[in-house]
Amino acid sequence: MEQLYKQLQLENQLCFSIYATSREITKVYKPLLDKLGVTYPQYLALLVLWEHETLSVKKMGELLYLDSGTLTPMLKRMQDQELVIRQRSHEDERVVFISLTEKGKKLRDKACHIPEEVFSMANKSQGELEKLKETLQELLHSLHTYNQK
Amino acid sequence: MEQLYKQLQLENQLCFSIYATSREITKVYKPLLDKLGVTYPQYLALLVLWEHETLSVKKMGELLYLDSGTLTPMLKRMQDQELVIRQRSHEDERVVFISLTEKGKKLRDKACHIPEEVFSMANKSQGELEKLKETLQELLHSLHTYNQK
DNA sequence: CACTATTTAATTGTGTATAATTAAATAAAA
DNA sequence: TTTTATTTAATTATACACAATTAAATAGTG
Repeated sequence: MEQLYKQLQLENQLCFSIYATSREITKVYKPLLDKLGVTYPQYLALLVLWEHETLSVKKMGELLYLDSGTLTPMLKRMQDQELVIRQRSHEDERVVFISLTEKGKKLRDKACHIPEEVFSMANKSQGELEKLKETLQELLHSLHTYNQK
Repeated sequence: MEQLYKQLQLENQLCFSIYATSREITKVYKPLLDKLGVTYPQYLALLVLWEHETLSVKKMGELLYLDSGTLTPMLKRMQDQELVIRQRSHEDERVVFISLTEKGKKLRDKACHIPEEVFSMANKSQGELEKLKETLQELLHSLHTYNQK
């Protein structure tokens, strides 16, 4: 039983370190993203839009691992800020396509230097962070596959 | 500019992989924690209470990297479920101590096997996950130190 | 002692997250 | 072709997160 209790110690919990690190990262981004007027999840939506130009809510959800309950209200707020346009597909009325406005496209150049600014706060080498990213992507894939079933 | 755009690709973002993995982990815990009737953040609060028996809201916030805006309502819900007791300190009326009820203490034995169940879904060796945890704890420390300033 | 600064929770307001349900549209099957 | 199943967003309800403010209590200073 002692051994089992030991695994319940916060210090020993990988899951907690991921959870806490994720939130600290959001805080690091905050002042940088305030300059663009967006939140961290909104910034992630912009990342995929800068890459794909136009995509459905479903596709965005698959890329960001978020569902419509999160995306719909968030994208409506972004539409209110004139960053994106939401329009239903003519071929399939169930589908809503999201695309960037000119204002949304322009933000890309202002966001360009954010990755390196965040990197500088990590106190880790490029290689170590690259390795960390790869390990996490593998873990993410395993967990997501499991959660789908 | 192309190089800078490349760093804005979702695929290249360590931060996103942490953010997405954190949420997938919460989903893995969900069915396990449903049996105990708690959420993942509530489970984290229980972890520190199982270790410390009694502690202030401030101390819990320091351990979990959460502030009173999150903890106060969450701990009130846990009190409604009769998992914890909230009582103001007599020495310093600003301080609220949180302690476990008998029901809260008993949950520990039901939670004992959760860590290994979650571990089994990761498809990674014990050593690799241990290394990952250490790297993340270092990163967490760097980011938290930065965010405090 | 009076005054100021600090500490600690609670509150408020905004923005995610997610499960569960609903509703509309399309596709597939009998 | 009617029925049934599936797909896709939106909606609803609950629970975090966190910045900013408030309020109460304590500690520190002259």
